[in-house]
Amino acid sequence: MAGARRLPTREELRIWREFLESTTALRTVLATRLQRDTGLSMGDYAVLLALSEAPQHRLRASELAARIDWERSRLSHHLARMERRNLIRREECATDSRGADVVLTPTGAEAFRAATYPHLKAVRELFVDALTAEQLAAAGEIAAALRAHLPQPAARGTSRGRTETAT
Amino acid sequence: MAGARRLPTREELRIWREFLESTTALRTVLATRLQRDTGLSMGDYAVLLALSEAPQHRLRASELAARIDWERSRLSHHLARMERRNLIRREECATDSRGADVVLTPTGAEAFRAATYPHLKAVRELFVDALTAEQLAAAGEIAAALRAHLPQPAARGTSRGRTETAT
DNA sequence: AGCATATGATTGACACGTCAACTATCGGAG
DNA sequence: CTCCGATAGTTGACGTGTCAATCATATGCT
Repeated sequence: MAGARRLPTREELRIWREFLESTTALRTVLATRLQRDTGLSMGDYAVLLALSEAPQHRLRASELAARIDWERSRLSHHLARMERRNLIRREECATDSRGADVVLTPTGAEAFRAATYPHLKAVRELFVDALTAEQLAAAGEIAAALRAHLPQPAARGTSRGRTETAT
Repeated sequence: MAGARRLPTREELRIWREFLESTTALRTVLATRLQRDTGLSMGDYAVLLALSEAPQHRLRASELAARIDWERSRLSHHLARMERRNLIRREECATDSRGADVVLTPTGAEAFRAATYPHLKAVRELFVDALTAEQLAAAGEIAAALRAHLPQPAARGTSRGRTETAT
């Protein structure tokens, strides 16, 4: 196996740094703009998007965590902050008394609705419009390749690879 | 100008999400691994790298902030934490009494030295090795295009570009 | 020299993330 | 039914980031 050794070459490292810095900067600009234009953070947006798409605007906390790929603890902290701002509400789950249902409030729904357009517009301006059609396609393939190459996050319960957000 | 309107198409949005998620996940894995293997965060690594490359292992705080592209306040907080851990030291600047020189300590130098190999190895495994040669080159071009398309962060000192900061 | 303003850096408040510890319920083996 | 391990979720501690305010020194203008 030619698997072990070898470090990145100078050029590979240059590309890595450029990649790291650009994606970081892009993310930061997008987050700042979202915050400024809508008062929401990227985290808020992710949560509100998932809830908006859910039937009844309601999801079990774990299910929500799985959909946006967050640790439960992170979600718990974030929901506490969002609940204070009245964007979501937590209710006891009918079928499992350990569980919590997360419910979108009217305030939250409206905040998300109002954020959609400016956010997507920013995505177009800062990401889509920055790239040629070929580059955009390549970006998709690169992202998929990177993700596929990541170590498995160790499956839960049933030891399958990634059960993905199931059902 | 066909400049204004239009939101991303479904496909553009799909690519954006894939891109965002993959780069986020990659960054997280890399950070976790660095922390686990060397006890350093990505921020620590960036600071130590910059200081290691500086003459005398010493930089003015502002200069350091500029090199790693951090806000001064962020740097100040981070340096406070690193100073507690004895990775760096702050000294008064000889030529400007407002200023601070940041100096690499022997502990910091050694920590960085020890972190280099594992970190670069992880970069190769998780980034370089995930991509074909063509994809790697494309990633570099995409990163450059994204960066070039970002709004200028308002020039400092010599007034080029946008003077922003009012009056 | 005298003063307005810019600059270098720090601080405090608060949002965000991770980790490990904890509580409580669920569900299956006996 | 009882007990035990897995599962759902929360919490506390602490590192990390941003913003706005603050402080002191430096500088340019008159």
